[in-house]
Amino acid sequence: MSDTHSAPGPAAAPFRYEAALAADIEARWQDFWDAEGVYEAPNPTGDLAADGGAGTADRPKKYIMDMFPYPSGAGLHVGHPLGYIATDVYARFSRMTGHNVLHTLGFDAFGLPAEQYAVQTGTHPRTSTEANIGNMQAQLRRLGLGHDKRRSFATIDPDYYKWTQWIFLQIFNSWYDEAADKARPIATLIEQFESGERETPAGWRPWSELDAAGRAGLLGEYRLAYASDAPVNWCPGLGTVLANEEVTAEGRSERGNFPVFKAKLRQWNMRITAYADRLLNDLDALDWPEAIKLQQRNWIGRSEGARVGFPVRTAAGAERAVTVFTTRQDTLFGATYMVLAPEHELVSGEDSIVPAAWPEDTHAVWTGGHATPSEAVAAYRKQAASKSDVERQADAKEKTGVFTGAYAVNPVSGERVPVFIADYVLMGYGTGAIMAVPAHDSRDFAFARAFELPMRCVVEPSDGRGTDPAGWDDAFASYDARIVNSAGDGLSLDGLTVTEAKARITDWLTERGIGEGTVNFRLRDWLFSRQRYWGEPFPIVYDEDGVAHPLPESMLPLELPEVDDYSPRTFDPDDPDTSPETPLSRNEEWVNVRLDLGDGRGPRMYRRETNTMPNWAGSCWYELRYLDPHNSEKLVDPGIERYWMGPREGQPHGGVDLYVGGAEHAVLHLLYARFWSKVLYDLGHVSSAEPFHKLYNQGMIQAYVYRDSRGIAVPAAEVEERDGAFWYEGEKVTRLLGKMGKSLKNAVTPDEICAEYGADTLRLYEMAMGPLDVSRPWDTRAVVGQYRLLQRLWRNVVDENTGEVTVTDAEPGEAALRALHKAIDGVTQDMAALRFNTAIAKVTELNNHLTKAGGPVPRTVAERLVLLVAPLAPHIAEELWHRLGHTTSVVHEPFPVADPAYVQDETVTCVVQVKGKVKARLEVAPSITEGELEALALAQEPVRAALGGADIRKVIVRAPKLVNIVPA
RNA sequence: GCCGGGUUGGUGGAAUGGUAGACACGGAGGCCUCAAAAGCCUUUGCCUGAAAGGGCGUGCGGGUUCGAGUCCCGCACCCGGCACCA
Repeated sequence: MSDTHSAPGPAAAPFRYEAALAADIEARWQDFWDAEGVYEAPNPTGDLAADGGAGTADRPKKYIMDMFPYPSGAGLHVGHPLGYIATDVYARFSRMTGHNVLHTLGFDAFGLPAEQYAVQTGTHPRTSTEANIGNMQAQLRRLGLGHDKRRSFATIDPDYYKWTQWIFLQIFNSWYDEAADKARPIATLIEQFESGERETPAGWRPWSELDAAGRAGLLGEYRLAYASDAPVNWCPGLGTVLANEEVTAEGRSERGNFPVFKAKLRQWNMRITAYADRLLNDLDALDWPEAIKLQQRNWIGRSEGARVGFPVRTAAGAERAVTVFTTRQDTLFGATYMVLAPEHELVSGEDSIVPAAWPEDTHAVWTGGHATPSEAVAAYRKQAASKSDVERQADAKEKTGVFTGAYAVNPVSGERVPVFIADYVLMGYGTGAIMAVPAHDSRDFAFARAFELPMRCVVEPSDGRGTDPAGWDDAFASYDARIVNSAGDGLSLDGLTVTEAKARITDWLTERGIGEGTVNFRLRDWLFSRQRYWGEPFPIVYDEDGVAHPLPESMLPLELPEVDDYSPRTFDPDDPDTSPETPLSRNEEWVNVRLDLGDGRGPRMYRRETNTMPNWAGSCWYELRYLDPHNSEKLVDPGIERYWMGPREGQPHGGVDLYVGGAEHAVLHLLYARFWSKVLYDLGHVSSAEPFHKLYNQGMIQAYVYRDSRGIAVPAAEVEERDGAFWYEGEKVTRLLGKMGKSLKNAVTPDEICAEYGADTLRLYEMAMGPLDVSRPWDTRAVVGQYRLLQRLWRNVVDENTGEVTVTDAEPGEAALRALHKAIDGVTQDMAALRFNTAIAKVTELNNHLTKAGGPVPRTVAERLVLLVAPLAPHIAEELWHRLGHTTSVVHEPFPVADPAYVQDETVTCVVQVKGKVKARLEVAPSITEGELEALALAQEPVRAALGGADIRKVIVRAPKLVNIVPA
């Protein structure tokens, strides 16, 4: 980049605010702030408390937090620190308005990218991760972020993950007590079984008859962390399972683009479903963007409906019921067939309903061309299992399935209904079985058309299409209609509205024990284990019977062992019949261990769990550890937690006062963290049932991507604009708005902007670009606008040639005072509402006013202007503050307070409209009366001209700003 | 398909139902300078006009209102999320 504006020359002013001076100022004050510890927030007690708890009792607290970064090797671009700058501005503003502000930043450092990077470069993940953290800290330090460095940590620190493991054990050792509607220690459940207060559930022998392994198995059904065989995304090419979010829409791994298969593997899960209702309900009291709340609500997916049993006989002749979940129990009379998920238990094993031969007159289309039902079912199940999710989705339009050969009985109409299996019914939702009502569900409609199944209209269409589904193009699924054709067996729903019918039939089913009203959730339990090296080891060992035992707290942290090779073992990418080999399992000495768990069993041999936790684990509770980061006895001291996070007026569940981060974590991190928070709350470890009271999503900084004729991105910095077109090396290129990043060759780093203009300019520009929550394109050319603002600010206080302070001790004039107090008033409101873009506009207006006025700026105005700027551009503010003669930091200086007497202008502009069109403008006193104003307005020449002598029908006067005259 | 959010000058954006375009970038012109840079000043929604002025204007079509970028109804397009969830 050119540096013409900083070119040295004889005329250059030595005290001009340019990059070199900005760099000097910024480095100097950053060192000063560090040395003085100005950002250190006192705790009420403990090692981070000030003398006698000073600073905590005498002022309100504010906990301001960022979603912490993942230290990638690529370094930061200017988009990354947007949120960090915003929270920093708000934190600084809050300090100046008298708050004890907790603001710090840690690092989320476990996870696949670090491991992959380490594999590629051949270095240990810890080495590369720590180097990345160092680089990122250096980049961030340049921005002047006011973090309490004593509270920072990385999730890979054993002192930190000791407590991640501890929380896992808390969750493992808990169960959800429906009666108390909260999690309780598993010991309370064992007591209930032992005392006989609680009986073992159906299918289990009594507690007293169970052996140790049996009891462990039973408790596993209750624990909030439990192992189970679940289908997972297995990627042989990477040698590891992947989270859903690590698999592309094409069913391939995001890294390496390898195929991903479903495989059943024994995995750890978290029973987040136990909290579905509370996770849903507690959203109401949170100050979060509606869009995010909605995403969580949809993700949790609560639906009210009913479970209904359809009698069926197994092939062996036993009586069973196919239980379905439906939200449309009102259409039960219209259920003309049933569908089970291909994996449903009633189509395999001893309880199978699949008969030996097709019933007489079975429709040819139903059999799929197979000679027997079991052949057809087996073939379909195999085909469904081999399909990836993506294929299943792609085929969604085409309904496939096959008849099981079995019939069930519709419990209200008494009719025999054929039972199918089809992959449009998912095993993981509801009961994995549906009653199909083709006339009133478009999926059932499509299936019924394909398989020539009967349809019965039981809700009279309100759109005039008639009651014969034969002529319909699609199902009638509207709720705004009445029930028809629904009578029999002492029950009639005819004439009722959908809502009335739902209630009526639910009662009827309940009375007869056929069904019951129920609530179903879409939310699934959280798969919590990964076959990777770079994650928290599970504090679990297995005995010779394969029973899992928790490590005692005294054995934490269980540190990651060294292994010969921490990379996953990879396989033929296209071979699904492989299984992962966990890196930790390669260290036999670590895996096979003799321990005394202190449970009275004495020292014996155990095998360690060799899975690791997912990268979400560390970020599930970090807001708690910032509070009390060095506590070796507890994850957080209860008093300290209550001080910073406890419930209070308007925040019934407690939590962080402001949490800023990207919207991409809407249903992952933010849901997981809420879940852990509630478990810890239930178990009495914290007073806050929610981690984040107020959430704010910052927008993305976008950048133009330039592509040549082959579609390849070209370096954006070298593209020229000519005649409305874009050129790179003489070739015409196309421009599109996209993400910023190395691969698109359009990354701009904070380092280069800081080098060119200084950190204060960068901070100001990022805050001035637009509202914080909106995405917008980066424009390096426009940065200079904020640079000029700081230069004018500087010149309003300091002589560029001598470095002398130029302010005058003379009293400011009326105009200066009004400009000042209007700015103070506006900036204060904007800052409090995170509207930093308009706050900067108001600062600019004041500064421009002072520039334009000429002459020395009155000291009282200059000082308050500096204070207004301090949260946004802290370095230049600190420098000017000291040059103005102060010896203490601007960081804790009180924010200026507006004097209402000067906030209003001396005169206001009143517009005079005729029929809503502006015809004249008047300068009037704010106190003018309506009568005076009306008379004045009517006397205006342009107004009289516009009226042209017409009669006046009405005059609307809104003194002192507006008069609107409506002619007859 | 369903659910959210959006659409304002050449650009980023600003506007408790009451002056549309604050503030900034970019453009044009000027001052200063031997010259340039920087800085400062003026100007900059569109059309029309020498000017004064006039007309038009917040994605499109309606509506409510004395008055609509803002509220209501319908539509188009863009962005994001979910997606056979019974």
